[in-house]
Amino acid sequence: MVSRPTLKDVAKLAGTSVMTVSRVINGKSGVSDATKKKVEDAIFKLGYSPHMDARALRLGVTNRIGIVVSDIRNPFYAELVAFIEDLAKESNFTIIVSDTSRRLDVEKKVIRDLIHVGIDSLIIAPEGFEISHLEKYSKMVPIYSFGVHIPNIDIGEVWIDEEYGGELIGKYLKSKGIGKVHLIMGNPRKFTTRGRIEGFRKGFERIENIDYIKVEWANAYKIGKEMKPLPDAFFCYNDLIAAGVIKALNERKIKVGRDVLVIGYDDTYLAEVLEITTLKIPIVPMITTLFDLLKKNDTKKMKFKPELSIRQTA
Amino acid sequence: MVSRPTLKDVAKLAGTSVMTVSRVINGKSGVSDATKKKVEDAIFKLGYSPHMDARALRLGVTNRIGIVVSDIRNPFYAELVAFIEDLAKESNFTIIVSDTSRRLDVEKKVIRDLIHVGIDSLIIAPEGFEISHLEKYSKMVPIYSFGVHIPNIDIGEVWIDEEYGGELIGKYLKSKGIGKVHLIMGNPRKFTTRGRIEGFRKGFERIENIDYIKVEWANAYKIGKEMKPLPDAFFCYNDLIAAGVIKALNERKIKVGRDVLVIGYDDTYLAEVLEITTLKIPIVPMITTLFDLLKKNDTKKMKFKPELSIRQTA
DNA sequence: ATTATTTTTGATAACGTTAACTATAAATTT
DNA sequence: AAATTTATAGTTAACGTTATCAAAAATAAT
Repeated sequence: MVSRPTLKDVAKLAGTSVMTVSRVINGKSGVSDATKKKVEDAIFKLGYSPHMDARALRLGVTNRIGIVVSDIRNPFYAELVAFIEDLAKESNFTIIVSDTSRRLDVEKKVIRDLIHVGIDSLIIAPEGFEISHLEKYSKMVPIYSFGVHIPNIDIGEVWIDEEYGGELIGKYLKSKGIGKVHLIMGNPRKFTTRGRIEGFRKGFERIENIDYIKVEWANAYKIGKEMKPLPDAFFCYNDLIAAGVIKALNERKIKVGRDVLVIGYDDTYLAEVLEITTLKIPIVPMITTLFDLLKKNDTKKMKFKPELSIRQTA
Repeated sequence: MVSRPTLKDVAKLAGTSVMTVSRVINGKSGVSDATKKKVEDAIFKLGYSPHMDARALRLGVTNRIGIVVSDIRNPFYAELVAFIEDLAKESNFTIIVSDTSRRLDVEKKVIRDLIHVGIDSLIIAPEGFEISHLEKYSKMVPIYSFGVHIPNIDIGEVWIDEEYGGELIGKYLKSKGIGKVHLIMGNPRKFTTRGRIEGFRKGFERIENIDYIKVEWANAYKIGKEMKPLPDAFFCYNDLIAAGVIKALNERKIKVGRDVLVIGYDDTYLAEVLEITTLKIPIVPMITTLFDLLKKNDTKKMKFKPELSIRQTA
């Protein structure tokens, strides 16, 4: 392995002190054009780049951002991570992604680990039914929350009016004259789950039945496979869940979109491919906003509204 | 923000020198049980954890692994990243993921950036039609390649016998008495693309037509939507591409699996959900093996064989 | 009890960087 | 031309670790 050059090597080649090189690297004033040129040539010739760990140690700034999501296999989070990575690249941040497998205990652990590794800020899409650890950790590193509203705590966030989302869906199904709707939701303690259900109740004016499942498509598939009698419509926690139900219904030769309606949530590419009627989350403006908050060290809380994205399944 | 305790703080509280604390932290011998106890208590009380950047500076070891994939939105790579993350956690590595958007120039850039940030090793699923940069960078950091065979270069790797994969599919379609097959492939310069085509030619004994596209489902959708007359079967570069074609065919009321067959590649959850006949890549043993190579600093090259995963679409 | 050996502990320097200060040279003012 | 200001360059110390060496304390051997 080739070992990398240091400031010292550059300084020696340029015939200056390390401090002068440091100034050039960081674009500080107080260096004559002539020496600046010499230094730049030396930097180029040696292919020097600053040692980030040394800089982090000296400055107490890591230029790293931690990202915590519940399941990167879910296309919604894959999208989220990919987009944050783009923004991070532009601003010369390195991102460290951690997956919690939808487990609160893992969420706590990975945040702790990220803080130990060293990050300047943390972006998290929290499980969000217990948040005391977020309050605690926000005293050690600035936290930015995606998708979950955490009131009264000094955390910047972009969140979704889930109740409004549920209501949109409820109203839509009601307007179609649907009789029985079955809800397949995630963890009942989650704010998002509760918001969606509450909103749906408001929009549809009643609720027949709710299944709470571990958010994996196979679990939804099982429900769709076994349920008898079938409802007139399914309202699913997200597109992945909807996909599982749709698969099951297809296999049962039930015509989705006509005999039984299915509605998802998130509007991922899965919904496009499968023509799922779903709720569009404005993920791009949300992340852009969140990243701005992060860069400005701002703890504002911004609410976003989802909108219905009507396709074939409902 | 609360500032974190250092060795010095622990040492002062425990009434020892920093060196003694360091020894305890690192489980080195030469500390009596009594002082060890005192130090451990102090560590616990202060909630001390080592400053990784300082350690990295001192030891020249970062405990970070870079991961480079072409598109994390592709469920295959999401799976890959998620799995590597699990392994990394177990071995106390931090991973830094970079996405290249399937662009070779970006691939080069992100590798360079990762090396500058500082990593102990790099795992990459390379674009793989030009590899000179891999040879160059492998002199600066140990590189481990996933999915692409890079002969004669000292890089550990796990790769797929793509030719065998293509052949499996070709033979299978031939055995079904299929007449015309249309291939929808990725970049024609990629080793993987070429291997799959070559193998297919061998197995099917001829090739009618190949489209080379940018690997996004919408592009495949467009082909499926517009193509006339239709072939008897599609062989798609991956499951995402297959999904695009299937969507188009569905909209054209063409019965996939009966009127037209569709075969994918990778065996992601998409293939499960959509019941796509596809080629199963043994991703788990592959990554496990690659990670072992990495930990042992071994540059072996291991070949894996895919197998056909037959479902509804063919 | 003295010496030799081993075990435990501590002081120092270094990893690569930059803030703060100091020194020198150049430019400006008188 | 001397005094003053400004621009440029360099020296030192520190960020939090750990390897190396040295010292002190405990144990064993004579």
